[in-house]
Amino acid sequence: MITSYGVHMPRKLRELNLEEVGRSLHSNAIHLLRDVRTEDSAMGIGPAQASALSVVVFGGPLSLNELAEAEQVRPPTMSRVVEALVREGLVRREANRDDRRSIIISSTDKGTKIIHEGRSRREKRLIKLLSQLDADEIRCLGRASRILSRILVTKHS
Amino acid sequence: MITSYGVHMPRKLRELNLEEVGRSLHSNAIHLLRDVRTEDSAMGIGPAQASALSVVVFGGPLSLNELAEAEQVRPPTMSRVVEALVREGLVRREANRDDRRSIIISSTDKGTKIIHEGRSRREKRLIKLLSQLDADEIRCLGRASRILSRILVTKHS
DNA sequence: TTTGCATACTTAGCATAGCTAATTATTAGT
DNA sequence: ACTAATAATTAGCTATGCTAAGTATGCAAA
Repeated sequence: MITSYGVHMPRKLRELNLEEVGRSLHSNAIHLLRDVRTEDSAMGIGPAQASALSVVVFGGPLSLNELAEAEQVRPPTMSRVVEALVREGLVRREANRDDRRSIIISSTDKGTKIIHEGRSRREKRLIKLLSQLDADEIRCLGRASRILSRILVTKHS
Repeated sequence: MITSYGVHMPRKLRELNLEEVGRSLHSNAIHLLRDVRTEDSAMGIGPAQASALSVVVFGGPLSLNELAEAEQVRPPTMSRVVEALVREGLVRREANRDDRRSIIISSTDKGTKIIHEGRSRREKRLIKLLSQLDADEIRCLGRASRILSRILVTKHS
């Protein structure tokens, strides 16, 4: 269905299309991630660890509470995830000299490498899909991406 | 960064932009779902159950193996998820008369209602974000969505 | 200063959700 | 009628989510 968004279009039709675009974007986001996620097994760590490590790598050193908030999980959950990452040598957990209740979590070289390689595998898979498209379609996706970036508040990567 | 995709552009620059668009789409998909997922607690079921139930609702009655494959999990995992959904009265598990090893999983009215309401809450949240945009930007997202739908193989919803 | 409350993290214990291996029931092939 | 293949389940492990409670530190008011 192709519909014009001219300024004289009744409000109701505009809203119907907002809904259609929202539904479609939502569905596409689900399918896109479902597809690229198939590459993640090569990282050798679970999804929660991979996602948390990604925040540490791209969001710089941060405290446990900050990391838990970024990942939308409770501190005890993140405490255990970080413990596993430390055990595997993927992050460092150091004392914060300004506030000794707090910890500073930073990525090791090994952790950074794993995340960059994992991210690269996901993106390669996506790029392979995109390479079927012509230049105009890529340009459209590029502009759409910039629009989405503007309205999606991003706390990392 | 705004770049032309003219037919005479060197191959290397084209590829650089494919990468940039891929990276950006990937990041936006992550942030979009991270945002809308905050509505899911209102459904009162866990993420695996919600996702599986969604496939049953939108993908029609299907067998356990089909459901497991659609959700990218192993049959034993899905067997337990379905058991929970049956216990909560959200799906039915019936014998397949043509092959009595197999089962037919279908949604109950209650399950269908929960999923439609949950989907609606997610989409309302997304539409609220989109409503900041002007008509041209919405049109761009609409076209981008249709392009993505074409290249993302969808097994449900 | 010290008393007491707030904050940051961890520990303990529970539920859900992922896996492999092994079991049961049924179907299909020789 | 055997035997192999297929569909689902059961058993048991790990990972990841939660709340409640514990420990250590910081901060503020008496």
